[in-house]
Amino acid sequence: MTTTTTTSADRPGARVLDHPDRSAIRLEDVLHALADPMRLRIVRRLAAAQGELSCTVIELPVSKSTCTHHYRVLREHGVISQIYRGTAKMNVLRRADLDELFPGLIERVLKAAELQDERLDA
Amino acid sequence: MTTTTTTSADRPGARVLDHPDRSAIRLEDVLHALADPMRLRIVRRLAAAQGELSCTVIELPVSKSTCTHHYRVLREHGVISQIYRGTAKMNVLRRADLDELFPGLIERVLKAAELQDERLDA
DNA sequence: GTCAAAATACGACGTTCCTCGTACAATGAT
DNA sequence: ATCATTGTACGAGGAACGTCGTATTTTGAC
Repeated sequence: MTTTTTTSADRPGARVLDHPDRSAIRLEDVLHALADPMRLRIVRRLAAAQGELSCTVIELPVSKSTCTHHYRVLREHGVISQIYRGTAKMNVLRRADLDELFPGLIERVLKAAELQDERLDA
Repeated sequence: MTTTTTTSADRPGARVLDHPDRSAIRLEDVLHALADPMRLRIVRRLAAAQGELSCTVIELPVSKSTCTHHYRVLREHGVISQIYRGTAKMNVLRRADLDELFPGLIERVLKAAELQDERLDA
């Protein structure tokens, strides 16, 4: 197998993840990213944490592969940024970028989600 | 044919359209509805009009059937309300309901769309 | 009654989406 | 080295989505 070869090869910049530039973030994509219940949940947790959170600490009722998928959608659409920290992968909401592009949007979405929670299960 | 029969049959309440109650409107559905370029365009036009607009006056680069589809999605997800006015169908943004459920959300989305337009094609 | 305008219904097509399981890779600790 | 932890890759299945064209319905005007 090429197993060990691959492992040592990517030492210098090891495991880099692609993030869209701020200028490449599109409103439709952000809305789409936020429109999924699992992803909205992730974003809410990240917003509440006001910092980085690993994938594992955000518990979701879906499989590991599905989690990976949702985090990737969020990252590729510019909603979060991800970096590897040891064996874990940390996630951060791209709050500054989003606020600059779409002032107040994230804040309103988060508030709306809260209000809906109160309205429905409270 | 049963043509004439059908026609005369529905005179009293003729052609009623189903709209979700305000309490049935879900954030995820609204975000999903707004995430499509055609639908976002419709919503922006309706917001700018501050009143009702027929389907025809909002020009979209898609077929008639596709238009019908998008208007239906917006209506079924609680974003717009529709009524028949003669041979036309009028559309109105459900601004009051949306503002009550999700304060400031629509406003921020509209503003975000504007800013993005300036940023991209200006 | 006929006609044109506006919109729907229906079926279809290809794409994207959300989900999963299994196998694999990368890292840090032992 | 071995191992446990964490996340990825790679299909794959099934549902939902966006689009279309054609036939049809509804309505108002002639």
